[in-house]
Amino acid sequence: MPPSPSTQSLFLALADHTRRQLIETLANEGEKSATELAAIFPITRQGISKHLRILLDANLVQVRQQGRDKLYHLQPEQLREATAWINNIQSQWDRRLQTLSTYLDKTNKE
Amino acid sequence: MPPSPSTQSLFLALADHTRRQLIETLANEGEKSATELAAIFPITRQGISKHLRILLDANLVQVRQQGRDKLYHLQPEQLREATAWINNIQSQWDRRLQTLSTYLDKTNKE
DNA sequence: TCAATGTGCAACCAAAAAGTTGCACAAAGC
DNA sequence: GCTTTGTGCAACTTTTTGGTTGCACATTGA
Repeated sequence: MPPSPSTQSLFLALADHTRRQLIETLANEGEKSATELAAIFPITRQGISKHLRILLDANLVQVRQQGRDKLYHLQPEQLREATAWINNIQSQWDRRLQTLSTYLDKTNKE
Repeated sequence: MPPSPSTQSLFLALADHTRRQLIETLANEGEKSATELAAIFPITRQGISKHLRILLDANLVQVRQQGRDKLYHLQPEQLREATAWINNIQSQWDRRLQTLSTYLDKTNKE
């Protein structure tokens, strides 16, 4: 399997607690600017902006220009990439258990 | 919502490409020791051990003592925590869209 | 016009992460 | 017994990350 840059940037984006909180906030409250978010969170606007950049790179948020400020909103479709990876792991695991159990059945019978 | 250390350690564990590959390998091939894994991966055994420690902390793998060596195997249940978080985000998002559309309907009628 | 306000960019800092080497120790196998 | 092999721990290096401050620039509104 190729290293899949989108999977990498996605899981990397989800790895930080502040970014997950940003995602939760945007999921609940819709569009917000970096300055608005900075008022809610205990870090500076520039810190928020850095996180938003990472979320943008992971295609987890989109941005819209509104006059002089930029409004960020969630784009949750990309989260399916994470669940797809997890589901893939789980199916591989299940398949392996299945193979193992049929092997044990076979050797028990012989 | 509390910061939930398990969620943090889980997403942190999934954020690294090498660790995701370790998970894939264990899902496919079952039990492996750190030395066996180091033979497959381009890093040293100690590097592998560090990653396995992180996966243990996240409850994504378990370890079993077999004579002098330790065999690591996947424990995929914890992955549900990640999908649960994602599903929660998506339902919040859907609920918000729902609220928004009923609001728009209402204001259109008035 | 000009003061507020929102933004981006760059430099910087401290802490964490990924990986290494080196060493000590335990268990197998000859 | 002794050599081999697998392990853990500690120290170290380099890179990345999360966050800051400072500054320049654009847009808004009185």
